[in-house]
Amino acid sequence: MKEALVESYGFLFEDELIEEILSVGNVQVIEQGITIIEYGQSVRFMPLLLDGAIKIMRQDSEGEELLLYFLESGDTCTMTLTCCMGNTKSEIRAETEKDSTLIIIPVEFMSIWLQKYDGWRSFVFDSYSNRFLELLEAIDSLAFSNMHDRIYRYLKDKVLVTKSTELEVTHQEIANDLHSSRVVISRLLKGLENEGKIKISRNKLEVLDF
DNA sequence: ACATTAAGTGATT
DNA sequence: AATCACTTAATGT
Repeated sequence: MKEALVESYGFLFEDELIEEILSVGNVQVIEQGITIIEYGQSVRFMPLLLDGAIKIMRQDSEGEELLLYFLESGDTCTMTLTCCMGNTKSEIRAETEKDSTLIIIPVEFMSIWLQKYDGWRSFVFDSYSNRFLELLEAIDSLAFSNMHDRIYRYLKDKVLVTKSTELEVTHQEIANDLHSSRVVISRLLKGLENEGKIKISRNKLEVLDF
C-alpha cells in the first residue's frame, strides 16, 4: 500500500509524512457507484484517492444534479478540506466513478500537518487551486458551450478518468450527469457517431477519435 | 414467449 | 435544446 501512496503523492510529501499517513490512515476499497459524501453531511474524515476516480455532483433545489468534475488518484476532495476546517456541511455529493482505493485520514491531522509539513501545506493549496480551475472549466462549459461540445468533452473526460476508451454508460446516465434529457443525448451521440468520433452500442460506447 | 429497459424518431414548443 | 408520444431493438426470465 505504501507504494501506491508514494506513487500518487510521493513527489509532494515528505517521507515522515508518508509514514504518518500510513500509521493513522485507514485504507478502504470502495466499489463503483457508492456515494462517499452526501449533501448536508458534515465530513469528519479526509479521503486521499490512491486509485480509481470520484465524481463530484452538485444539486439544485429541485433535486436535479449536475456533474462538476472528476477526481483522480493524487487528488482529495476540497469540500472535505473546507468542511473539516470550518465545520460546515457539504455542498456537494461525491460518488465513486469506478472501483476506487481511498486512504481515510481522521480530520484532526489536517491542521496538525499543516503546521508540521511543507508538503502537506503545498498539497492543500494545490488542491484548492486545481479544484478552482476545474470549477471554472465546468462553468465555461455550461455557459459557453452547446450540448454537442459538452457531451464530447464529457466523454473524453470519462476516458481519461477511467483509463479506457470503452465506456459503460447509458444515454440516460449521461443525461443525468449533464443535466439534460435522454432524447437530446441520444440524438447528439448519433451525431458524434456519424462524425466518426464514437461508436455506439447498447449500454456501451467507444470513443474512437481521442 | 413475454416483460423490461435502452435507444431511435417525428412532431411540437 | 426540451418534451411528448410512440416505435424498435436488445436482454433477461
